Amino acid sequence: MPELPEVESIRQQLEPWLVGRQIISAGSHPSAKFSPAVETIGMTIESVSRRGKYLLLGLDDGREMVIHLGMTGQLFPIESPTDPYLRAWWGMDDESILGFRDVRRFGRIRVSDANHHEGTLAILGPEPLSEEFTPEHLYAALKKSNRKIKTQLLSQKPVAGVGNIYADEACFRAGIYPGVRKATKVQVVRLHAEIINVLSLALENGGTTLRDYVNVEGDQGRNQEFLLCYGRYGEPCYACGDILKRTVLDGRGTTFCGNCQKR
DNA sequence: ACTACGTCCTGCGAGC
DNA sequence: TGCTCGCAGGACGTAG
Repeated sequence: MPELPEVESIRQQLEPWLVGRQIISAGSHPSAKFSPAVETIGMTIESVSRRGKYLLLGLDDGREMVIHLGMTGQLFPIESPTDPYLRAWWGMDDESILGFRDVRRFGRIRVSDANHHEGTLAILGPEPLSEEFTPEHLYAALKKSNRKIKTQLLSQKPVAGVGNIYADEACFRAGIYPGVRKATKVQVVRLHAEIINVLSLALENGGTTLRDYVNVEGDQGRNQEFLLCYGRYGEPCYACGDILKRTVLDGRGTTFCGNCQKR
């Protein structure tokens, strides 16, 4: 599932290709999740940026195309729009074609006025790798809600871009049971640092590929080799040797160490 | 206002 | 071998 490191890796590769390109044709899957793709025909792409897990293509009419990759979304150049899992495509003025492939169709595309977003994008927390994301901010944000701490991270409100993989990784490394509803200031300081650590590491490693993730070049990430917790249930904890456990929190599979992450 | 849960999707792997 | 069934989960809609 593409989270911040994966989306940022894609953004970095899309930027030099797409900035300055004019979209001269486009097509989409009939679902309303993808059909806004065609609203960009005729527009020139002025920027390729990112907020959390959202890719933002700035258009020359003041609007932005917002792309969320969902679970299985992929963006890469294609020769022709023939792939059965292709959900949208854009033909550029240099005859290149950008394809959006998404097997499970959890992704979505919107076109809206820049700086006038809706849904989760409108209430997104700070970028975790910016100066705005401080321990004090995280502590204050988490204190506002009584939901489980992992559920809060996945809500994108305390901080943007953290999904299931990096939420499990950060909680494990911070020694916090992801189902707790209240964390001490000391715990939140550790959690803040580990969120930054796991995302930075994943970014350096070109993202995590468990199944579907590939970047624009078609390459898989390498960060799966560095995961300490996510998906390792049944295997021994690297810190204490106990067997990692699996549970479900608010519908999300969660791996944790019952010894290192006390409730 | 807040929290919890169902829904969307499809491929894959386990089990019979 | 071939089938069924449960699982994976980000964001959003709905219910309480």
